[in-house]
Amino acid sequence: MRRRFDEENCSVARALEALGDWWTLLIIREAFLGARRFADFESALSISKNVLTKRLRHLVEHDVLTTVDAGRFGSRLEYQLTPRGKDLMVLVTALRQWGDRWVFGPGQEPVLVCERGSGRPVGRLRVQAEDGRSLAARDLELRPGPGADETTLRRFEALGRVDRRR
Amino acid sequence: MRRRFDEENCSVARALEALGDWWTLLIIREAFLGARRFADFESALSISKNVLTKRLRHLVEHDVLTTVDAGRFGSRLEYQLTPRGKDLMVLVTALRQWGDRWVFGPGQEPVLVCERGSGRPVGRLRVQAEDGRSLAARDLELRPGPGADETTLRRFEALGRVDRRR
DNA sequence: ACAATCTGGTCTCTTCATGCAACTGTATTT
DNA sequence: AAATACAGTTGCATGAAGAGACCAGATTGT
Repeated sequence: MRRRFDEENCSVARALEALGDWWTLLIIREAFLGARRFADFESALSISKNVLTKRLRHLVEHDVLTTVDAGRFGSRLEYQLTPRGKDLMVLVTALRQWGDRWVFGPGQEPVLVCERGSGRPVGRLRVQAEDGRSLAARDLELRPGPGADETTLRRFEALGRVDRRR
Repeated sequence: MRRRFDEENCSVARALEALGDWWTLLIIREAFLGARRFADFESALSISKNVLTKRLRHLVEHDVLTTVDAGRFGSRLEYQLTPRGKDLMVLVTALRQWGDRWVFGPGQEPVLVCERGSGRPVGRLRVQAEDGRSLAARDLELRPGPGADETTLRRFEALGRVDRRR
């Protein structure tokens, strides 16, 4: 059985758990592109129906999508992004920009994220300090937060000893 | 068989392909936390050895990690993030912040991404215009880029017609 | 009115990935 | 020299994923 991350005291793991699996982010990508109906997702992704059914249900359960009746009798559903789902735009953009940089390369981007008004591509996502300064990976460190549990704290302790070893 | 995205003309799909699967991002999370050896990852993730072996190999093949001989005869390996791997910090942070916001909630974060010097948590990742203005999801649109292929272009055309239907 | 088609699934079957546990061959430590 | 750590490999049982057929209700075309 696939390992579940339901109980882990880690936002990364829990976010992954909510998203479900690889397909899911592509479904969300399609939702951002404008897909709303079952058939939209199906044709865009060439995904089999049973898997799509399961994924959509998973996303609805995790409040990333909601269903809205589009036909008068409920046989036409529309799937829409919830606020929680829309907030994944940053994540999808991060993924897209990484692929742009390292797979396709500058000037070869298949799709650009643009500002609606001007049509100009958005800037590169950066990790910034509160005051707006950009921070590189080497300027960052991870620390236990207010919600850290025993296990997490012990992990950080162990890291302090990490350089003892050869 | 799991679907492969090797040939897709989409940075999101290709990035997902390079990463491999869910485990992989947790491996990368551990690498950012300081894990370097096989046993580090194994104990932190409680992952089975054969799967870990496969994932690490996948990441090395996709140039996210490299191996460095730590023992004199190559039996002690260290896995290190390549530049390409370090550039995933934004992605991991996006995922972590999403989980912080929607799973744990403010004040309950298990782990914080902080600036090394000040120890203060970094700001929230935002999609920004070139000039630095923050953009919300509704201010964004996707457009075909210079690397768009026929299929991608046709997808965007179809989107123009999307509102015709009921 | 009636057939054809669309929509959003469910069901079955096969294949593959996962997790577990045992085993292996070097290194290092004592 | 023996024990233990390291970084895997191998074999096996199980469950999940994917392909494709099938289906009921709604809608559309003629």
